[in-house]
Amino acid sequence: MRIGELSERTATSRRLLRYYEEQGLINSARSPNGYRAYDAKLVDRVLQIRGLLDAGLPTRIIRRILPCLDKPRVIHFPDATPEMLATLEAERDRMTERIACLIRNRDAVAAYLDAVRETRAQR
Amino acid sequence: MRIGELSERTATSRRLLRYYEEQGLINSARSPNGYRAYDAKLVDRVLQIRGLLDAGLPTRIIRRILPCLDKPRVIHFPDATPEMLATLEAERDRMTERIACLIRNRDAVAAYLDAVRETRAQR
DNA sequence: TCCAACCCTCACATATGTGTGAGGGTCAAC
DNA sequence: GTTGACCCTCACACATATGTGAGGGTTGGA
Repeated sequence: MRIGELSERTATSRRLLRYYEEQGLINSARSPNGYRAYDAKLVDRVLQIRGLLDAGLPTRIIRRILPCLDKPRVIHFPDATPEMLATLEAERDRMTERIACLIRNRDAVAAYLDAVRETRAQR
Repeated sequence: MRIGELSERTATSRRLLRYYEEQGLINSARSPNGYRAYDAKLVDRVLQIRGLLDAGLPTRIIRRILPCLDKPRVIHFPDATPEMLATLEAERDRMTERIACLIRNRDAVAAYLDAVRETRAQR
């Protein structure tokens, strides 16, 4: 798959796909003519990246956690340093905090909307 | 409370507190000498703002949802336009998506860490 | 053969959240 | 009355994720 197709299938600009590659989030083979060639698996990977970026994680962090997300499960860092593991644990905890924050606020927005509808229904 | 105290109590730079005010996320009274005077409630509000920013919401959106988060619950937009309600619903749904994405990835990271620990325990 | 639709690299531009510092008031304690 | 710790308003700087476009190759079909 070339960049145009991956771009369409992920609703991501070509520019960004090249940027993600530059940031080490995805990689591509090159055809003899220099065109990038992508594996079909990259579609999911790119969507995952976009989701994480949208959730506020910077590429630096995403790069670190992506190797944990592969299926089938493979241990990529059998000899990961304690620092690496600590980083991942910290990131996991930060994600948990984000989740809690988002749930709290999403529920409040939802409750607000419900209350507004309630008010209107009574009139 | 002046800006220095709010800054300390929220671990947020003075610069950012002024920025949030400029963006319409918080407001302050002014002492006769021109110093900003903050209500104690602003501590929670600022922490909420930081959490949402960290979760990837831009100030433009945060500004819209903050009025929904007040306690005790008050309907601020009893005559909110349908557009406003649609915006809030869309934001609520985007937050739900973010939550799902974060949970998925957090769980994958957690599972990975567990697997690494498992591997090490066996040696 | 030529055109359209791809692809490449490179570079400059923009928005957003932040940092930093200059230049200058206020005020309480010494 | 001076000093130090606050506060103010600019304004410029920076990182990150993104857009845009120039200048130029590749390729397949009319």
